[in-house]
Amino acid sequence: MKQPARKFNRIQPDLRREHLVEAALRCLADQGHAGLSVRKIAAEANVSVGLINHHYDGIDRLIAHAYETLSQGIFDRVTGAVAPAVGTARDRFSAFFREYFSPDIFDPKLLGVWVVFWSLIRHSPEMKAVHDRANAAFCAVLEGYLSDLAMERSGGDGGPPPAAARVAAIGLSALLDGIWLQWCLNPDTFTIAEAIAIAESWVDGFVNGGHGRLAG
Amino acid sequence: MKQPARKFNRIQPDLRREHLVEAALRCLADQGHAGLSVRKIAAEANVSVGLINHHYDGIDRLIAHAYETLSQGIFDRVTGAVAPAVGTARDRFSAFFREYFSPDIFDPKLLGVWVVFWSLIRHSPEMKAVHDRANAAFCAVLEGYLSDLAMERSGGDGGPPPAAARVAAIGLSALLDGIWLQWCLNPDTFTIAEAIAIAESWVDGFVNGGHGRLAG
DNA sequence: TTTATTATTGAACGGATGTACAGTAATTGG
DNA sequence: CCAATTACTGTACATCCGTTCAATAATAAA
Repeated sequence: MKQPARKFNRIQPDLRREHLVEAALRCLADQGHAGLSVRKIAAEANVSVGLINHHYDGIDRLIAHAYETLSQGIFDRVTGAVAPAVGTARDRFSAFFREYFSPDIFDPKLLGVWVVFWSLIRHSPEMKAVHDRANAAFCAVLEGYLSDLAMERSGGDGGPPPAAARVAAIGLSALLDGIWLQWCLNPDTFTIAEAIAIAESWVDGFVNGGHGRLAG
Repeated sequence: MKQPARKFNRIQPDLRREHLVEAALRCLADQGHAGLSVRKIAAEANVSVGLINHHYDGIDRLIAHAYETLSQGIFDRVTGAVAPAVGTARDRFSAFFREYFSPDIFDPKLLGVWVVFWSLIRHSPEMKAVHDRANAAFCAVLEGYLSDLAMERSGGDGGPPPAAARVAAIGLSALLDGIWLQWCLNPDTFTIAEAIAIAESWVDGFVNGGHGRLAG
């Protein structure tokens, strides 16, 4: 027979915060906005209600921390799959898409978490700050990929002006977000293969100079 | 001096429901998820708390009705701006974009409402049904526009196969959603003019056959 | 005018929420 | 080994939530 679990399970604050963040993400994934509750998160993490207010100034702070953590994790994962100097710039896009359109990302539960975060941005400066940072970083990466692609194609002699790469990156970012959103809201309307085709096709259009209008 | 407002203000059920929907949308626009409350909506509509449960089986039904109403309104407005047989098919896209990228649509408050709706889809079959219907209708319209465009360009002799139009419509729909989402979450990263350029550029790419990969 | 119907009110109820706080125990430093 | 620190528990409190329901009043029907 096992002895009763210890009531006071003391661990390092950093580790505890990590556990709380994971519990919060699980609650949001399972229950959406209804999972955004001190009591539910505490139960999920097997701790008492009061502990959250000991480690965070309030539940809003915990949620912001969870947003930051998840956001960073996805960024690292997706960009980490693209080796910087291997293959052509065009190949790097395919590698990027292969990671982006994976079951871990294209998961209705993940979007469920994200949508709750989005709903909090407009009324929480803290959440907005996390979003702005993550979004800027993501667009910057895409802009780098696109610049490489333009350079590679033109051989360095007068590729598209830098302004085009910035707007193009915003366009691609929006396209990827939109595909992710629509597929997760209803996975039955199109397949992942079709989603990849849409993204690859957009890059083809960029390579073929079809986006010249963006230079203006 | 004005006499005190009558306590019992009786109106037709249809009109009352309309008022309740409008009040609900105002609450969501102003307070996000926090505005999703019987008491706040009732106060906004200047009625008692109990009235909502008299006209709807529960607040979820009211929200679903609000989703349906807003969704239909936007659809009518955006598609209504495109006269069917005037100008070229390419011109029709520009007319469509002019309406879509208008301040009434590109309004952070409107996205704030929408994001709450999205967050409810996964746990409410009713909300999901509204979304699926609206989304299918929107994609069908875009597919029609794209078919016209392909027809116009090829003169009717062997334009892109129908399958391409379907996937292309999904891609354009995702692009428009993504631009809307990103701009509303942070209107400072790019301008509406740039947003229009991105959309127009996508259509240019479609016209120039840059999306051949989508034929599957 | 009388009756039936129903839109509307507002109080009541049980339950869930976030935060505050006094008490408890595990760790750390001397 | 003792003291100080702090991670942790669990109750208490005030507030909000959605729904129910008897009472009320405005309209429609007869």
